[in-house]
Amino acid sequence: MELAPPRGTQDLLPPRAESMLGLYEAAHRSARLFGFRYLETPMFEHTELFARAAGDTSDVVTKEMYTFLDKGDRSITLRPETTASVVRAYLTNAHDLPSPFKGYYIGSQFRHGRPQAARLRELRQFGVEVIGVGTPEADVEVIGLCAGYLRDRSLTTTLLVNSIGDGVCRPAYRQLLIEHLEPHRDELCEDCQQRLQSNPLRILDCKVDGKRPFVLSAPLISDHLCDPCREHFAGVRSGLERAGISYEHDARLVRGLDYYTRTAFEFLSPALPEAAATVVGGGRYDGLAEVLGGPSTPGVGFAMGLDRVLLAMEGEGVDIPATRGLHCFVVAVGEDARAAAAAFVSELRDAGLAAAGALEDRPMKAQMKMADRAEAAFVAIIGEREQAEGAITLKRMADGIQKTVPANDAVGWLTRLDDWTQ
RNA sequence: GUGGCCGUAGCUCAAUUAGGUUAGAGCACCUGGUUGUGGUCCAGGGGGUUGGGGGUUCAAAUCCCCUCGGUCACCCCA
Repeated sequence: MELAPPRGTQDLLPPRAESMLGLYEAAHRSARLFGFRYLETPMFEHTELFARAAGDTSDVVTKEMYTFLDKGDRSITLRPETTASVVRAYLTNAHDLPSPFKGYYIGSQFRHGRPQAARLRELRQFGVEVIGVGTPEADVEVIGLCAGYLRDRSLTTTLLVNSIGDGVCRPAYRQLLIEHLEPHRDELCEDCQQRLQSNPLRILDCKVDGKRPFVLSAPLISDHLCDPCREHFAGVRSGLERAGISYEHDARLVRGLDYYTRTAFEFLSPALPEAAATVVGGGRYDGLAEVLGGPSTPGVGFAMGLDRVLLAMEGEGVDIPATRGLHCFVVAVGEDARAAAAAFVSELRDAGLAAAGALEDRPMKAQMKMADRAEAAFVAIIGEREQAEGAITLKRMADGIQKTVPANDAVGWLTRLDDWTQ
């Protein structure tokens, strides 16, 4: 029996799992602060949903999807991202949802790539989507939520922003770019020769060819936006500036997925490996609803990689909020005290205090160690002496001070911490 | 998915250079020293098919092949 988890997955255990839980809780708070509503979509969908959304040529479709046939011979895919699902769900429930709709989700995504540090096959994402408004304000709101979340985690990030045009100006720009690069086709790397057909915009940020003179001199999309796109981008930039969100305009920032239009942005962390430095990717996808067969509906959102956020926090040495340990660990000295100890544990829990005991007969020293490991603030000791006089001994672990109090008031002592020194 | 490097105890590593007795250490874990006191100290203990399979050899952790896993770069993305 293989005990290691499948390739590209990992077990999250305490205390790291609790750090992740903290990220989830903060995500809920941030999203609600901005008026986003929580939603869930299926962890798997018909393969066609992702195939249509991402376009057949994209890597995520051609080699990164977890696709299988279910018992009814339907082609099913574990979600590699959630935006397509949210838009699908929006389109099928549009009558019952407010417009615009602001939703957020937290959950696992699955991509069958070759695993590396900070790139797993199961990855946890926090994402938000604003569906039904196409204004720059919507973009700024989404970016602002994201920037605030990262700032509150004490993370240093760089925000890159670009506009990649829309169905009007991008095809024309794309043609212009191809004409510029075509004469140099033979000088391009193998990958870029492919990209010349499939996704020429990618050549601009290719690791091999990106610095070649004829690539550097290539026309940039930001100089070839149509009027509405230019106006939109200007609105996003001035909105970010008004909101005090610093960013860089990266004219070479592009998107792998076809449905993205206009605004594209990324948050990068210097604490992550360079090949996996993107903590957040997002942008506008005004073309997606139509691709899925619905009416034209604008949308904008982001997806944040929470595993990467946690790694970046660890890498930066950021203080990750400490986990809350037990309020009180109850130590039973001797077999005879176990029933009384169990009763006191219940009493504490009824009073709303996190409490636990050993669940078996162990030496007192071992029980004290358990209390330490459980990060208990207090230990309650119940043994022969205490039982003889109807008392319980309480010990504050931080300073070792202890006190024997009447058993019927022990819970009171633990809830009125001010009384401790009296 | 393509290529490079690497897999020894739960973790970090030693023994691999040039095959040679029973594969060691620190940390962690358990027990005891203190028959009623954690985080310090001391002593003891448990824990390994050397990732797995095959091959070469009198003999393999060590050499060869395959496979699985990790890691780095690429592809791509969070």
